[in-house]
Amino acid sequence: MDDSPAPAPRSRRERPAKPALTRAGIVTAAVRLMEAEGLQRVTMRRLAQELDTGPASLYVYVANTAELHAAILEHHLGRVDLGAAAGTGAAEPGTADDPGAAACAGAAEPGAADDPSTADDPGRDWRGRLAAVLESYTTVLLEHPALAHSALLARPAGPHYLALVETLLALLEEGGVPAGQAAWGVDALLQVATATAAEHSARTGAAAEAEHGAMVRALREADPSRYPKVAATAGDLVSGRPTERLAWTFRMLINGVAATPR
Amino acid sequence: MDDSPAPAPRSRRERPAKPALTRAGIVTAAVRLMEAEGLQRVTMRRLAQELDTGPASLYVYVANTAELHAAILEHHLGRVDLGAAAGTGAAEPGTADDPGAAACAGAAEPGAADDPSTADDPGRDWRGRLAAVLESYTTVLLEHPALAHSALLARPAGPHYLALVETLLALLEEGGVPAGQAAWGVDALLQVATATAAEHSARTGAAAEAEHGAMVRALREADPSRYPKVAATAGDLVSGRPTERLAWTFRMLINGVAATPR
DNA sequence: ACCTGAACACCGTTCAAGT
DNA sequence: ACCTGAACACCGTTCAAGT
Repeated sequence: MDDSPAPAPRSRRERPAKPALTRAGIVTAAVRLMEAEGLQRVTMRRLAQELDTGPASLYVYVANTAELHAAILEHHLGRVDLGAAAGTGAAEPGTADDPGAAACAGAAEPGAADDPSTADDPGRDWRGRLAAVLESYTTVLLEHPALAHSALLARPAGPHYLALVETLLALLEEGGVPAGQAAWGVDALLQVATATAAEHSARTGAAAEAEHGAMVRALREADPSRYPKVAATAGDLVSGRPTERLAWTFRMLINGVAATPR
Repeated sequence: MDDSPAPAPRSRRERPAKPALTRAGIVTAAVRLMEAEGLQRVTMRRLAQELDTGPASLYVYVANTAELHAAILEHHLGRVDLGAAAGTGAAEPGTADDPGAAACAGAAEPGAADDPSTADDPGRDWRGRLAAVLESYTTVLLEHPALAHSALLARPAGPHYLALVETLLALLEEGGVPAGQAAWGVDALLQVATATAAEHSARTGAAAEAEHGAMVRALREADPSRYPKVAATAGDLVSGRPTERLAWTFRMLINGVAATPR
């Protein structure tokens, strides 16, 4: 055992010395690979190639592809702005990695004060702060919609996920929502946020754009004699900027959770 | 053109005479294949094999795999019980294809009348009937959770989908919900129902069972000093029979939609 | 005892070449 | 003009065999 020759007697190689395989190292490499080439390229084979080994070796540390993707998601969950729960935070100015990210969530043009949840003072009431956390979560997922897609299937259970749930529960408690419905409500809130982001994973590429256009047309041109209400409402069904719709949806969910006893 | 020799001069073959390839024929074969082997087997290659041709031939009629899956979903949407919207319907006794299906949605044991949305008289108020339609939709998707998964990415735009949207809009209008929020609400209602069913697509197989167990354990055993509310609420977070949780979620959404103006 | 090469059994999609 | 064989460029996962 201890008389084996040094862990790896290689010294001349192009790669900066292959590090020992560990679960953490695999996940780090996976995160980096995703950042570089997208989740669709984070396959067991491609990742193994990146780590200078064969795919079979990864199965010693990762059970399957779904678990690998869940680990990547848990990593990204660390970027959710939980500070928004206290009315501070907003964008943690220290991280200049991705300056566009935070702006994407709630930043309507100033003056559009018809939306209290993302208005000038987001820290005012618990509802606004709850919406802000959910918007941050959605923003993180929207940077990698394919990841949101996996999140619907294999929910993470790591510390970042627990911290997010903890924060949401605290805000609902602050709002006086009974614990029973708060617990079920957190599930629904995260599900809608996740599903919304996941829906965007297919909305990339020209083909998807065309398909989406076809759906909008199907609604707008619905036969008014067979689908009168669809025809009458078509404008509303597809109306609104995505951030507006999402803000309304979060407000709607919060209202529902607060008002629906078990 | 019309002097070409009969469309297909083959006569001796094992197969009952290969029918001409059409989009409708392809979708029908896809539905049948899915019923027999599951959506994961409905690939362009496997389907082509079933139709006694090469995969390239399918691309004449179907743009890609996503569109094929959307077509299968639209087909199944024909089984959603829209009669529940009028307080009739419940299970269309003529179709004996899948007797367990209808029972799965709302059928708690009789006597559990604490849930008005699935109680003895589901046709009483518009909320109950709206929940009944959503439960029927969810039931259809739960028969093929993988299909629900595709539905999140490529929403169908066929007549069955339009009829479903039409029914939901009509019920919200009956409930006096303003058209604007009804339109956005229908989106959210279908999204939650779809996502709920989709979540079950990974919940099959022993590995997924173990993974789910790991998440439940992570919640129950969450460090009370770092995640006090998670630890205190863990029981509620994972409690409840799925149908109970879903019924509550639909009630919650309906309350939210009705109470949240745009 | 630990790790992995090589294989098994597949994929989606394209396009040059055939009928 | 229409259709498709064959190829391109990949997959996840397993397990016998090596070190």
